[in-house]
Amino acid sequence: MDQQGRELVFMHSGDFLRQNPGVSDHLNDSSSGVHTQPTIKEVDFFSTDRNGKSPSEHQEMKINIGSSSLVDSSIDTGLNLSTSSSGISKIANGKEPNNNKLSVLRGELGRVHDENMKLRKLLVQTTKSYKDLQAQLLLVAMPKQRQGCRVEQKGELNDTPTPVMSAHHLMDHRPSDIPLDVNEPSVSDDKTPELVVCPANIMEKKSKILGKRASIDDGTHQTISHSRGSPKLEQEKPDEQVPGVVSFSKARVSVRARSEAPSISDGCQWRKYGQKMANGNPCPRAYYRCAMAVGCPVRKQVQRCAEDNTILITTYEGNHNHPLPPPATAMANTTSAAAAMLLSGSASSREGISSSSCFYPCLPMATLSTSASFPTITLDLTQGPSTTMPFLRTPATFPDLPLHGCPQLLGNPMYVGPKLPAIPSVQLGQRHASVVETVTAAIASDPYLTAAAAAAAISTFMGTPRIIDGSNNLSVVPGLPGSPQLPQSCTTFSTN
DNA sequence: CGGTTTTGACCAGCGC
DNA sequence: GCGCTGGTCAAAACCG
Repeated sequence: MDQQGRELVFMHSGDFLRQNPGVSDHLNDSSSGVHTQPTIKEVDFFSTDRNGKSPSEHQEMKINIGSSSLVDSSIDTGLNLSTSSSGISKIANGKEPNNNKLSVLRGELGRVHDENMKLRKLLVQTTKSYKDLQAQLLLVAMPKQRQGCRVEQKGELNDTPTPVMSAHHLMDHRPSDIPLDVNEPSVSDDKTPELVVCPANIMEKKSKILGKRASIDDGTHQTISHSRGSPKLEQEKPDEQVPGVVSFSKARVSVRARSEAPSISDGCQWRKYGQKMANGNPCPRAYYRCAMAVGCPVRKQVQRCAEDNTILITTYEGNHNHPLPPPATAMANTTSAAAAMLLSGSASSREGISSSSCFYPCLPMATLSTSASFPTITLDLTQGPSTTMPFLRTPATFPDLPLHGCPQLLGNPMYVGPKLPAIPSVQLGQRHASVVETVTAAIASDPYLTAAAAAAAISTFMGTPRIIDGSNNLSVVPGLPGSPQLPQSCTTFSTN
């Protein structure tokens, strides 16, 4: 408002200066009135009333106009600045030209500043609109199903899960003592937080609380319990954490995916270090650790579901202490957020959450299981996209497809692995694949979807009020995959 | 030959 | 205390 006023005044004055080159001539012509005319000229710059202003009034106007402080008209800036109003510069015998220049520059500064502000607002507006559209697209694609689960969730969580919610608010449902590192844009935009995971001490603090708390066993999930670990590992993990990276050693993210392939791959390299026959499961459980960096503590367990051998259950644990390829980064961010919120945000609410499946009505894959000694969030991708994610429907899906091979599923070109070339779409079309892998790939390839999945996963066990965004916005802005903003924490999604 | 996988042994926590 | 189970280690085997 004030700036606008200044701008208007300036424009007026500028136009005056530019479009009235004869002013100075006029001033020069009136040689006898040199001392008064310049003062009047200032009035002309900043007031529509160009007549009858006293010098004191002029000074007061300068106070109002000045962007920062009083500017004494007697100050000689010492700058031999020239302006577009060449006529004014011709007045060489006094302080008034400097005043004029100063005023002009000041006005110009104000105008530029105002333009800058306008552009910023425009940029923010545009960004927000883009995100809103993206969120709406996601929400439109989400199923309107799982009413039963919704009812069940109502009862269990004692609040009303809302399919349309602000993930930002969701993310804010954390204990107040836990800072969530949100990279705010320079211009405040409360709808565009980035999913940046909170510091490590939080996780450790929360995991201590939650570690022994989770004791309910529903017996319905194949989430792998982590009742204990190698003492050696437990000791070395803190040292292996990248500073500022959340320690998710107590949190696990399990992915259930229907796949005929022995495992799934995401560009992360894994080395098998063990295999065991799990109790009650004819299929052995394989143990992998991340081989992308020496000493990386991330591990994963792969096991087929005992009830359905086509379901592959992959459980991830630990934090990467090295950069990840973009495909791995996407899911790492997702699972990091999920694990972070699992550990950090649910302390006050998880008592009210049953250990059994409680699906988020929009995204079907989020399940919390407290059957393990440590909280495990399961992303169930076995539902298939045909009903849950109709927009992911593709004519052909691709088995054994590395996740970075299908960025085109959502038209997202971001995830093209540095090592593995993108698979030509024709070639892809010739391959058959499970629906799950398509969904999996889509999730991993779309940073927004990963964030949404994380949000869904988080919301599954966040027994906090959902805040409905009237604009149907799922206001989550994930960290850009591949961007270095996140020391990769926790998990990666792998489909080898 | 170096890296990976396999596989039996070992360790630790938990339940009875 | 003992057995069970999950998880890890490490040597041997395997592979490119």
